[in-house]
Amino acid sequence: MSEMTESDTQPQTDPMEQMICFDLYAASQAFTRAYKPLLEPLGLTYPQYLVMLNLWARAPLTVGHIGQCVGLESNTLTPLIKRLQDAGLVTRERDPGDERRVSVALTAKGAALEPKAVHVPAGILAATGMTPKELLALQKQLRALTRGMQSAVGQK
Amino acid sequence: MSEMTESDTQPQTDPMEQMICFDLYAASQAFTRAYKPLLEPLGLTYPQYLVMLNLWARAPLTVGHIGQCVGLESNTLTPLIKRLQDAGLVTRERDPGDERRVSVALTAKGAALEPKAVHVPAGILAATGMTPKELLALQKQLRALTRGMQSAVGQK
DNA sequence: AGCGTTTAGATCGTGTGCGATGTAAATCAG
DNA sequence: CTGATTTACATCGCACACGATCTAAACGCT
Repeated sequence: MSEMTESDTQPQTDPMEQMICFDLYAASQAFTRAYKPLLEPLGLTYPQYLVMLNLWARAPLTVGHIGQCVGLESNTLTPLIKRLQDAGLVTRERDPGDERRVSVALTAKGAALEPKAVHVPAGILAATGMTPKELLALQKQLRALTRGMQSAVGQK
Repeated sequence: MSEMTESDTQPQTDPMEQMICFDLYAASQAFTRAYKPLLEPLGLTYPQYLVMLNLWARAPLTVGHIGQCVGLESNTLTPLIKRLQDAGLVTRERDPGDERRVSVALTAKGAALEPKAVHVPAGILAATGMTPKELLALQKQLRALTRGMQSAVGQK
């Protein structure tokens, strides 16, 4: 929360920080668009794909656990998971041991989707046009950035 | 996303490319959250702030020109700009020279908001917890990534 | 046991993103 | 000049994000 000194009260039109946030915004949108043609044949959106990835790896999971994995809360996840349920990919049921929890499991159809999704990562990697080494470096910086911002805002 | 744990004998479940897209997604969300407390006193959301930045710099602008600047199209911009209009910050009127175009201009209230927004960039810079040099490096990589992905996907 | 608190999800409202489509003005072809 | 096409926005529908609020179950404390 420390203020920068007055030294950077300069031209209002292009402060570089505003550019980086925009670059991030643009890169994130570009990724979403890159995923779309790969995920469309599977009938999944990108956030749905993230949820399915976690279910394929470790189903069944509670809504809260999925939320921790993908960084979303029940207000976003509940309708998303219901759409996956409507698509016949998952089941939702109260945990008998703790009735507050909802356990999300894969249906046969949901599990059968996994092999069709294995080529997605390679497709994305190719779309980036970057080497794994470059991506790894970028990833490190993004994580540092995210961590920094989370601690700067009262995160959760 | 989870760490790779002992039960993950399948390298297929955590390819690093899938992590980077998520890191980007998370960083973008973290940015949006960091902007929120700074923009809330101004009554602006982050996309609205992007639009206002461009108007402060070069108003009046057509909807299409704003769209080029922020990477959005009329289907997103029209309602957004109408909300700015409802808030009394901008005016919208057909260009007399070309009736297809809508010219967006600042009201006195909209222009008066600019000085109240000058501290936002510094606040964000501080929130990142990174040096300008690090951010510049990150920015370069993000732009390369975005360019690469745009050419990979048939962009526009 | 009784009761306040915490926890896990669900619901609601607002605001983006974006594909698909519609409409009217401007431009182009013949 | 007229019909076809293109351009600039607008509209619609769906799917996130997310703050605020609600409900019910589980927990904690006396």
